[in-house]
Amino acid sequence: MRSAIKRPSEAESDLSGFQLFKKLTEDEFNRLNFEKTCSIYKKGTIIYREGSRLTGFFCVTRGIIKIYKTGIDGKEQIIRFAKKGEIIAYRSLLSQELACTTAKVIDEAALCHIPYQTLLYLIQSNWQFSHHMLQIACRELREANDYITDIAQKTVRERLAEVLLLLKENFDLDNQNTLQISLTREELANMVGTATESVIRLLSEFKSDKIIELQGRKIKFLDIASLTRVANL
Amino acid sequence: MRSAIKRPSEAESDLSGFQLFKKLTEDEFNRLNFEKTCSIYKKGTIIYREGSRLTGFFCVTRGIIKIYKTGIDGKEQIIRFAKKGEIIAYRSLLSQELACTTAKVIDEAALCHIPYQTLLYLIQSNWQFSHHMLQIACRELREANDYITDIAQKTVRERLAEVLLLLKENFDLDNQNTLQISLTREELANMVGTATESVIRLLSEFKSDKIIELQGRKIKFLDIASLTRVANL
DNA sequence: TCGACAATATGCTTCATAACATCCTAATTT
DNA sequence: AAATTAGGATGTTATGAAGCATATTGTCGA
Repeated sequence: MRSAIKRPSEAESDLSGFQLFKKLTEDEFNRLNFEKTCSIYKKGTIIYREGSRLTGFFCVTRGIIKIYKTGIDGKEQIIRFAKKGEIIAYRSLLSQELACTTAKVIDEAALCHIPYQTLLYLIQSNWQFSHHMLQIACRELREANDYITDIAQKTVRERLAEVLLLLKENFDLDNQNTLQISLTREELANMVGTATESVIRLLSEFKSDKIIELQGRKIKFLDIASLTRVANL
Repeated sequence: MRSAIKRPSEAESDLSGFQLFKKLTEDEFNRLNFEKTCSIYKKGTIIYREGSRLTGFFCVTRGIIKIYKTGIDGKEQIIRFAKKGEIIAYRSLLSQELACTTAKVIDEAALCHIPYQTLLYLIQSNWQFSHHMLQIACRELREANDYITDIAQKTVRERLAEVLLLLKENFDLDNQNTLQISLTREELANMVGTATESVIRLLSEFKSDKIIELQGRKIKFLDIASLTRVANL
């Protein structure tokens, strides 16, 4: 299930950049470092699977993780992507439920595993940590609510445009305005909640409308303003 | 914006039944009681509005509150209903954002307002309170994720069946299996994310399939098994 | 380098559901 | 009781998007 291939670098094991841990005392931070386990996971690796019991949460120090749920007849619904500086698996851990999502590496990643006991210790010993954790959960909750409204009320076209803009916000562009995350059409469809063919068609339309440019999986933004208009934002 | 009409009863001001406050010390609980403000809100009252700044969160001790977001051209998307024992408005408060939903009374309600300062005090002074709060947020987050998957992948028919089952779970039935919450067809549509006409049609179908019985807004369950099958659960 | 498989692209058909237009019914007001 | 209004019901039509078939391109391993 997990497959570490090589040792993570110093930087990839360093959690001091995480906002979440900023308010820890030296002792608390040392204990965190002592009890964490960092590993490299190659593309395609499943970090945890829907229905499994989790032993801790993970901090992403490199790479991209796809978090998704499996719906009707195996069709996956992408909930979010996690990148450097974000945490995953904390939801199921805190609510003491089995994992309700699967996490899969889509860009070789470095993760630090923090055991449940350590999490509980931090919650007990440092209220600012709990407070920060609450803020993370509540922000994610807002995003989820926004998404529900969008998906329930917008057309596939609007949602796809919005998803592209969202990706642009979260995974910045190179100097040529090209998106630095490589997703298949199917993955885009699984974010938008539509069929792969529909995504392909709409992307072609956006392309002939000069809103984007396509080269394989690379998506280059030509006209953000139009895209925003299409997204109905 | 707020309109208290009469004084709440003893029972309606009592927060000792809330799981969330179970682990408070006597002092903490006393301070909570001292700083809370309980009122009665009549049907139709807006508790808080999308975009407003909140001064605290609310505990529901009686009645039903509809939490919804306003989407494209004013169409409302119902996020959830809150009833006795639940809390509302805590999300925006904790993440320090403006309210992203509106809360409206649909069954005369009694609410206790807990100021932000009190919330912060409890988070700082009692880690078990924070922990419990985290669990509430994380559970709601799972529900939101489940809902996203459903709405993205299921048909309107399946979603409506599922919503009916969900209502059955959350608002128990009378001795004749009739749902004890009265919603308009439009409100059902706003939960499911569809048009009012579609809900009307599908409810009629369920009725002629002997799955439910309808009398105005009263919905009586005849065949839960079939409904579950329709919902594709 | 070739074969094989996965991903992408595109046309055509089908179907679920939204949108529109009435009409009906029950509750509320005057 | 007449008048008004909100909610509910139903038929008709329009359309967005899914599903299927098929072609093309791209990618990886032997």
